[in-house]
Amino acid sequence: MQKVNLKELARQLNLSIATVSKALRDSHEISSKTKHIVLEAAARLNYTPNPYASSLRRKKSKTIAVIIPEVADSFFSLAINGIQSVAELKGYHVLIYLSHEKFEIEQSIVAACGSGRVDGVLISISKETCTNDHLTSLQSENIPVIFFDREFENFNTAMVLTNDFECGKISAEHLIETHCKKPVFLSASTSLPMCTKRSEGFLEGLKKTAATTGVAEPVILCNGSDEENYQKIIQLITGPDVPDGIVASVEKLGMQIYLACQQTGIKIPGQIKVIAFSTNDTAPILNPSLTTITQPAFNIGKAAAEILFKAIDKPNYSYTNERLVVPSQLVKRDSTRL
Amino acid sequence: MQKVNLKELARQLNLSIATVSKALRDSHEISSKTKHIVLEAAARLNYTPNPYASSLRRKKSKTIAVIIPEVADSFFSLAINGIQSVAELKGYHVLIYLSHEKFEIEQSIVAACGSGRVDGVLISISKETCTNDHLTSLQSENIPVIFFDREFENFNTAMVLTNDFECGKISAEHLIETHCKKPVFLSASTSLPMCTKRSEGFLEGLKKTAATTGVAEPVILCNGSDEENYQKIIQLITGPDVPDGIVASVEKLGMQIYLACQQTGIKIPGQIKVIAFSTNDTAPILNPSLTTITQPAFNIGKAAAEILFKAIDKPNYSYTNERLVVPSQLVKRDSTRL
DNA sequence: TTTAATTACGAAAACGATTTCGGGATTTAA
DNA sequence: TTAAATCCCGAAATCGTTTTCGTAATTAAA
Repeated sequence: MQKVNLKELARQLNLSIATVSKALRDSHEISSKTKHIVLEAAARLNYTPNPYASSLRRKKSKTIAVIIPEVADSFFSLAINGIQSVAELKGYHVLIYLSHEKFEIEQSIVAACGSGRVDGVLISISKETCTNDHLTSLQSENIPVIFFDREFENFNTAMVLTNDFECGKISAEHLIETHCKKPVFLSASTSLPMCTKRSEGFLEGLKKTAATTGVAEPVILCNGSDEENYQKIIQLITGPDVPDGIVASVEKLGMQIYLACQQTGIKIPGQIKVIAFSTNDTAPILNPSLTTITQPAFNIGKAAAEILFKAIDKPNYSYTNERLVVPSQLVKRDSTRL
Repeated sequence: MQKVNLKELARQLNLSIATVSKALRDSHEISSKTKHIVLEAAARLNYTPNPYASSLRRKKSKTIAVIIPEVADSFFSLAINGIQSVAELKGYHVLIYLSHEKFEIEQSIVAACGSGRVDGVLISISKETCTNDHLTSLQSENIPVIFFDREFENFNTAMVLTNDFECGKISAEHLIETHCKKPVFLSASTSLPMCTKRSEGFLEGLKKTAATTGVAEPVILCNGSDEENYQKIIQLITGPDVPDGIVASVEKLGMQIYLACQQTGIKIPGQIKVIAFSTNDTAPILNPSLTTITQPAFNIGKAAAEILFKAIDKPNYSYTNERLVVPSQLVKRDSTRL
């Protein structure tokens, strides 16, 4: 079977290309009798319009881009599901790009999104991102750019986040509740607002009580490779100033804390209590079950996509001021049991 | 900043569109002096070619589609990473589609891949898929279709799988080794060769020993909703014919076994030993750590993509006979400890 | 010096769809 | 019966690139 296009379809029907095209788009200019004939033939010959010819002419790609640092994290898997669920409804196609936390890669991805490849972009910026020129240039092409989970400060556009600061605070308070005297926070980055807000919230939570006799430096940066972070954690929990409570700002650090404690024989929650920002559904069956700050990953993705499509559908709609905060939940489990 | 296209670029340079286009593609027809001038102007004016105009003319989309049942599973997350890693190198774009295990959705996705939208397709078929007409029609358009992880039998194309039968057998043997007398296998589907091969391998493994005094029906079908499967597992482990070893054919069933045992107070591995086909990196820190058959998800995705690009790059290359089996590994942990 | 080959560029025809515009045929209003 | 409105349809321009082909100018060969 070779390609059957409009021309071929028109030839077989003894109609003009214009008529066939209009019939397929259900134009009022075409009689319903002709429409029926055309639709029947199109189905019979298995006609599928060439999407790129259509995109070229209509200046609509029916495609959005999702740019994320990695897909390995369960947060982004769920977020993709949420995004897909609304893209499906809209009949849109979804391009996935991974920046691998590299700014240069992110830049070239964003550049490739221009010139009509996509009608809109959902992005969770990389750790390295320190300027927004690439995003500005997209917006000046009238391609809406929306942040989810990780925003870039000082760039004015819509974003869907979770209540990071508050959750950081809650995590500190929960550790104090469970009698921790020396809680620490493992931050994955000093540049991502998502992370800094969590750690600032954590510090705020500590401040509130008089229990801050704690360790010298309650916020510890773990932004190296997996191996480096793991070693850092090992040193932390075997060092002179051992914390009795740890908050992992991202899922992976939580796993590494568990591995490190397993490796060194340190007991959770007996010697150290652990909380992790995580959406991993194995949390309840970990050893011990893990207390988490669970982000609404699916809903964050879904909400971001919904705003994006509002912006796409009505170009004069001023979407850039939308700020949506979908709250996370503290789920207490055995890793912070008294 | 408005769209700058070839015409505008040519106008500003006092050159023809043809010359500019050829200069940008480094054609030998253009003097190096002119090339320099053109490249400089293109960079300065931030020219990005319209990808769809280019695709239309060249009949190459520089895009592939990845069709999977869900992205929630950690297997597919890793596989996507593997696929992306080679797509990146090739300068290709990746469209992700989810079939949600529904045949109808899969059909419409595959249809949308035709007519030049993508240059090739990587697919892990849905549980419901029982015919291959949609795939055949893609192939007849000369769009290569390659299976990864889940193939459709009787459809002749390249595929990258793992050694499912053998791993099923290994799982049975390992349970027997650990003195299980009544091992069972939880199958997620009766239609997916991936699943049936695992369960057949399991039965084969049981046959080999004289220890098959086991339960009446060693293969139990869990192809309902999450909730239904969970109830089925609860019934199984609290029923009259309690197994002393369970193999979960997919990751999610493994989690549900853990949850069910936690719920009912049944001890792993004391009362029941558990093995799961899983790539979840929390396996070592579960309660107890989980013995897994770990699939090389990243490499399966990567290998499938590599074959796909071979097929795309040389259209006369007969890719359909490629069969690659990347073996999984049994990783023994506490859930099958004696 | 004449002829042939090479170089460097432009005009124009694709690619496959959409859309504007115009006009013949038919129906309704005057 | 004539004029106006309505209904259907087709010709052709267009979207932005790529590519074939033709040709003037330059260089090499005879």
